[in-house]
Amino acid sequence: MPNSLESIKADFFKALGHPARIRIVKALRAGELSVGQIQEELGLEQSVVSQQLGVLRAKGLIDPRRSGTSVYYSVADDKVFELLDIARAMFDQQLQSLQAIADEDDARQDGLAETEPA
Amino acid sequence: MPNSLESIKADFFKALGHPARIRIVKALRAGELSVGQIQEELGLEQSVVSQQLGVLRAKGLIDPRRSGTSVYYSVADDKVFELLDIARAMFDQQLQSLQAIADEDDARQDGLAETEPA
DNA sequence: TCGCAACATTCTAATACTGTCATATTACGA
DNA sequence: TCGTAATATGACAGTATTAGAATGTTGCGA
Repeated sequence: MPNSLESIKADFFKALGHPARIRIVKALRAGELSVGQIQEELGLEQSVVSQQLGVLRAKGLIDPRRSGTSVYYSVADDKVFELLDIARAMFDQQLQSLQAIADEDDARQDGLAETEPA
Repeated sequence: MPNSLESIKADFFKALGHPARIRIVKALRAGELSVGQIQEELGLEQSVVSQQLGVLRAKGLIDPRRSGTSVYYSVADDKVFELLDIARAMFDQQLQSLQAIADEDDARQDGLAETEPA
């Protein structure tokens, strides 16, 4: 029963299922950042940043690199950015669909007929 | 400050953050299915399937189509399959990395000297 | 209208996640 | 070695998710 694979995938997506973690990954798109830099850039508490980094790290989405007393994080696989991009595109399309429905309603109210390709 | 956009994205990923929901989406890849068909195919309780479908539906990932007493679900946007594919690819790559580390360890144990505690 | 089939919703107990606060670890320089 | 900066971890209360059981709702045929 490859139940485990779905669980792993689910954990993967769950790792991205938090606004702060999305923002962290987004910030890392420009390159690696130290914990302090992330904290400053996102305006979050130190423990919160460290905890969320811990979640992303545990799921293997980011890798730490120690340098002196600082720890620099970078995404382990650039594919994670594709995930964000696709999610964004899906969101946009969803908005468009809602807009289409609204327009359709408007058109109907205005007395027009039907016009609906893709 | 588009904090809300990250929240929406996070909700999006959170919707995929459960093994049962991953399996449902996966099953819908072949085409629309009724609740009963999903239930049978995944071997889950009726209320569980309905609940998880409710989550996916609330997040706009799937659309219902009523026909008689049955409700057929289909994914709202095929891009969701890309998400699954990318997650799969990331998982594979992660395995590969772990394998590489294991091999490296093996090589070191096989005699290639290095600093080692006792 | 009755009764059933197909889904949806509600309730509850267990579990998981979150932010806040406090404390611990690590690396470095004096 | 001591002190401090940079991170990590632990404990806690509040909230959210989950599965399972029970109950509601809807559509259709007799």
